[in-house]
Amino acid sequence: MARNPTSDAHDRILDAAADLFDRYGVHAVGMQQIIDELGCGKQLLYREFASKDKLVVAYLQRSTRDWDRTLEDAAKAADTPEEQLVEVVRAVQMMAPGTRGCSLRNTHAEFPQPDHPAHRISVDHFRTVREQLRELARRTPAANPDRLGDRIMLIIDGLYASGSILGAAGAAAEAVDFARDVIRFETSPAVR
Amino acid sequence: MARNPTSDAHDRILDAAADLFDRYGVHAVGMQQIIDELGCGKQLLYREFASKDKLVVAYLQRSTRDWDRTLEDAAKAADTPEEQLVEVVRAVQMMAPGTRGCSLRNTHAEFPQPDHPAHRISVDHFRTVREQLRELARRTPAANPDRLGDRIMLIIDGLYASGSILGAAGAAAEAVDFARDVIRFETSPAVR
DNA sequence: GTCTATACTTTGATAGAC
DNA sequence: GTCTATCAAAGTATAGAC
Repeated sequence: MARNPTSDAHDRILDAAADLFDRYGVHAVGMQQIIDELGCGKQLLYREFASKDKLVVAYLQRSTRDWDRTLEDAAKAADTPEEQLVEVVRAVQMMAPGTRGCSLRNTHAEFPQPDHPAHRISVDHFRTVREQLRELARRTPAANPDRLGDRIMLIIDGLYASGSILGAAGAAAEAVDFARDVIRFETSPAVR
Repeated sequence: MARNPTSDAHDRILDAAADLFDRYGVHAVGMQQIIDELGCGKQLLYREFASKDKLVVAYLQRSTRDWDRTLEDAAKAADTPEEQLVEVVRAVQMMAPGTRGCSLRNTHAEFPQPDHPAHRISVDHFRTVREQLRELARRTPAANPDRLGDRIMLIIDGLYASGSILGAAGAAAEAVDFARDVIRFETSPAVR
């Protein structure tokens, strides 16, 4: 199984870059730092990613794929759409605290220029997430599924924010219970 | 009332810097840009703020004061602690969409180093906010006031995040109603 | 004397050449 | 993988206007 060192260079670079970006932020990490971490040459990096912007874009695109994966896993982990929504929140609660939070949101904050590719990717991502959550909510018996989806999105956004700053002991600790209560409320006969 | 031009230089600089920081982010704004915006000299700026870090710190401290002001105004705008909590959410919902969101959170994302003064200020701020909201919630008849405070905090954090990225039409649009439902739920006899 | 304006130094980054 | 061109930004120093 002779692996081709060239073919996985792309992923190896992205792994190292993503790790550094997640830990220190995009601006704080230089291309040289990524090269040092990898022990590769500059030529290789710039052949795989022609510029730092391209690298950042690839990093964010991978983050969106990771999110989609999270969503799929949550869907598999439960049978009812209600429990699937809870699973999404649980997944975020598991990974958010102790980290720097959501890569897409942090990078969004680091690149405020609306025309910057990193900015656009994150905006597109959050529009998609909103639609995904509403779509999931539409499969529940909620009277107002769009509202339920939006409320879960607020919880998730707050969870990333609170969890990354205050850690696991912060306001995010009980987010899953919160989500469960919200779903119960929105699908209760009183509201319907 | 002969005003001393020197004495308000500090505030004028801070005004201009805060505006630029809010719009473009701290990293993206250079000291020269602030000087150009103000039409002042470098000497003056560096006499009032010995370094960019000092300026950023002053900017964040002012943001925390603005938040305290928001909280006080919300307290005055309603009689019951329940409605005061709603007013806090309403205040955030009024200002968050269309802006870049919360200065403290954005700057937190821009300075991931735990020992950076900007990082510490924002962490302290969010710890304080959490306590303030819990304190407010304790004056309601909620069975679990800390939980109510934390849930309101999640909504506010999510509101800043969602509102700044997706705008007023995003998931944040109905945050006030959400907060109201949560407060009603947490103070309802069924939960108590 | 206080502020503006500009020139300079240093640092650290991207990017490319070899 | 080292070396270098280029550029932008933080500070510093200094010269000059009111």
